[in-house]
Amino acid sequence: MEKQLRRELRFLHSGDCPTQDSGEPDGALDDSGDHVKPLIKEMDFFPNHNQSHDCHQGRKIDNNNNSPLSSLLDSDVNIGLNLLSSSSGVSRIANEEKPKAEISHVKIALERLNEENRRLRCTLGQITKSYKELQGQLFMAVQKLALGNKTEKKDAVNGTSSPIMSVPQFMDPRPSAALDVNEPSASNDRTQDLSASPGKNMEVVSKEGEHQIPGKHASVEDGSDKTSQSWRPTKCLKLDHSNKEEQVSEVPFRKARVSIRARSEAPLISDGCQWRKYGQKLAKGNPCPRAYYRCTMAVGCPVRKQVQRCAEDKSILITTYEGNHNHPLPPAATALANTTSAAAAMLLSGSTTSKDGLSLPSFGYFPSLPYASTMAPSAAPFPIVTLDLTQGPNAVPFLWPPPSAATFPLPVHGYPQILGHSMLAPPKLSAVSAMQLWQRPVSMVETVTAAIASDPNFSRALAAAISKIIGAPKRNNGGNNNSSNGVATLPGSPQLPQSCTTFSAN
DNA sequence: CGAGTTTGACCTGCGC
DNA sequence: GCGCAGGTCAAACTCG
Ligand SMILES: [Zn+2]
Repeated sequence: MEKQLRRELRFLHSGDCPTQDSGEPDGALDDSGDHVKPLIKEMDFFPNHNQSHDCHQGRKIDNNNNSPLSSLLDSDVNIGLNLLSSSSGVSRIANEEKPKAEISHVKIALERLNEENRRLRCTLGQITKSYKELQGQLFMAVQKLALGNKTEKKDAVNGTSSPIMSVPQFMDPRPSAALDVNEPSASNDRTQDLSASPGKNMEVVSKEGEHQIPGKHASVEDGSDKTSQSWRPTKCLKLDHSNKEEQVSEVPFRKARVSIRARSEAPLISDGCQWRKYGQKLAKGNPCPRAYYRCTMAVGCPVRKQVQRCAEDKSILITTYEGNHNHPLPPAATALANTTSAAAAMLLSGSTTSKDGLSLPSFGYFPSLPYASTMAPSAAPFPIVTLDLTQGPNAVPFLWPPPSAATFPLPVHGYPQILGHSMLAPPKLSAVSAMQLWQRPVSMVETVTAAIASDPNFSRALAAAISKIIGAPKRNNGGNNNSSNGVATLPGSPQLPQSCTTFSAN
């Protein structure tokens, strides 16, 4: 609890200036410095953590070398170091040759410089912080626009068609509070759709969240988020047999998942959330057990994830997320969630549901994505969007995902420069264009479709965004490997690249 | 002592 | 109806 609070605080101040004084026992939280544990227990989706620390030590950060901010930081730090070293030399000389008054003079000047250094860092941190806040607001506004536009269009085209699955519904990176703000159009739309069917639906029409059937889990989410409800134990689902049609249309919505495949020796990926393991199972056809986690960042958060190693390549970690958080997410987690949501949007934005299950026009919509395939309801009752981060730009993707999932082959290290500051000088399809695509309030469906169809590099841009998050395996900071302590090592220095992720992916 | 993990039991859906 | 597999529960256990 206390630890969590500390993480949270640290996270919240991630944009602030790192405490300059080296006396702070920060090593407890980020021991990335001296002792690197041989065993990586958790893969870090947010390599930025190290940046702050590296900044502390004046080390260069390759990814950010081109960034004005980071270069500022770097020079900042370096200046400090130079001053320190030179000043010490000066003082040594002064000890021998100059009067002590001059020494104190130099020291005062040095202190002044340090003070200024500190102040600049603070300023930079604050700027970054507000920048990120603005970014978040922009993102929400954009998504709201896109959502509204999409539902509107679908309404016009389909009339009384079954509910459209939207990304924020099936995996929303935002807290449900934020979702509520943006949701009305979607939920209203949904309600209208359902209301259009015969009156027997009235009972279940009211709201999707009101599938809170009294049962084992009902109490957990009572009073908490309702719109964020995205997964429901099948037992609860089963209780509602009053309307089969409705149930069918609900299934894909509830069960939609986003799966991330990434190479990692670590048993966990750090995605900014805290997870508690609640089960482990040996899945058939895979010698590696599958672990089940649920989000513990807030009481009753319905988000779960499954972690499993790939049977073919055990260095590949498959993390499958399911559900919506009902609490504020750290930007770190939001970045990942946003990115996955973006991929999900690509797949799902054109999807419709039928009584046979979900049918995804993937082939038609994603001609350039050989791994986007039609959902086979018999194979999996829910759509799975797979972000494959294991493949290099030229790698031949192996036949991993079953034909029931859509895969976006994403290179992890394809564009390390994007990791840094893709928005400034991106190669090929830039994150900027990706961002513009997402920002365009026209039709997200068409935008995304067009982008993918016309430029296969779109997925690379997405990959770049994610790879920014994934980055290098995290240095484990001690025992606690159960909860993802990515937050604990969040950067104390600006996180522009991370913010870019959020931006470009949505 | 509390929080998190482990692990066997249990529940449910689905195919035969 | 039966068996299998995925998913979840919860008591026991571990750890800090
Ligand atoms: Zn959560």
